[in-house]
Amino acid sequence: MRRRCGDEEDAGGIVRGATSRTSGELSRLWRLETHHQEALTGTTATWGWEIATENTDTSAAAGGVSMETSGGGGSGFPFSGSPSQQHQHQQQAQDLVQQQPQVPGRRTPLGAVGLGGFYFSSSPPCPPPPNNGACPLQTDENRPESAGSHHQNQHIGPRSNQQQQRTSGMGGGGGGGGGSGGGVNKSKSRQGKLVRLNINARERRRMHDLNDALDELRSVIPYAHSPSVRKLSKIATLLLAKNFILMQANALEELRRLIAYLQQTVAAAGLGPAGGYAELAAGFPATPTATKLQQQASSSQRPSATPVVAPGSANAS
DNA sequence: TAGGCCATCTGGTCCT
DNA sequence: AGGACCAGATGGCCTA
Repeated sequence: MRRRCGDEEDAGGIVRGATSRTSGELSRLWRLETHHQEALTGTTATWGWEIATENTDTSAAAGGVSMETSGGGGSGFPFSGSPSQQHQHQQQAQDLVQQQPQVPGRRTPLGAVGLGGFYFSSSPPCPPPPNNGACPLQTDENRPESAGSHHQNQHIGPRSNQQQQRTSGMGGGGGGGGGSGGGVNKSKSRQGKLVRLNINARERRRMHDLNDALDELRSVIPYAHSPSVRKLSKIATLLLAKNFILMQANALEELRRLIAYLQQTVAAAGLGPAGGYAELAAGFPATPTATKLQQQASSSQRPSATPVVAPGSANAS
């Protein structure tokens, strides 16, 4: 729950969960970076919160997932933590990976930059303001005056004074040098102020969109989404997402190797025509991903022998 | 109280 | 010229 319309209160505050993170979280995350490099260069991909394997309290365990895929003779996902934690983490990861991301509407048409996206189509995030809209969404660029009033309401206390000083000081170097001019200069400075407010509103909205994207990313990252678990920080979200991608890539590669191995085995035994990826995959335990792939293959009406693999995996056979 | 994280403002730079 | 993007500065909130 992030403030959108109610920014007037607690302008700099953030929403936090109940549990806390250790002060050395970033250092652990950077150690995860080392794991990532190993995953890139070697056959082992490690991802997740290292906190989960270091701490034993429930909050820390729930705060993350740590798993690794074995590229060699690995079966499944061996874990580095204790057996109970391993099971718990594995279950959490599998459950959370299977969750479908709830993608809310975005205020910015990201399609303009080739990323897709759409506007809110139903209820707007802020009710229409009666007179001078206090909501930045309604006022940002279109009504800078309203944004100005919002700005003044938003910053109460020493910060507003400080920012006023900063603004005036910068104005001295810029257009405010001759502040004692006539009405023309006054209107000019006023217009410049409105322009600055517009810029501020745009920047604020841009950062909100960025945070929305981070929230969406958090929603698809398999970590414990629980009210008792503090929200992932931005850097943690990015690092965890990178870990997750690496893990998925390794798992996919492992699956391809397994399919190739089974294909060779079947061909060598003369049990049937080789090359039937889908037929081989039919013997695999039904996973959501496999089911989805099979559904896609069947819906596209391709021959059953068509390999159901990701693009760019022509060397799998 | 220090440190971490965050929101916001701001000026600069680049692009269309 | 206007907008997007970026980084620095600043202050608030929270936790250890």
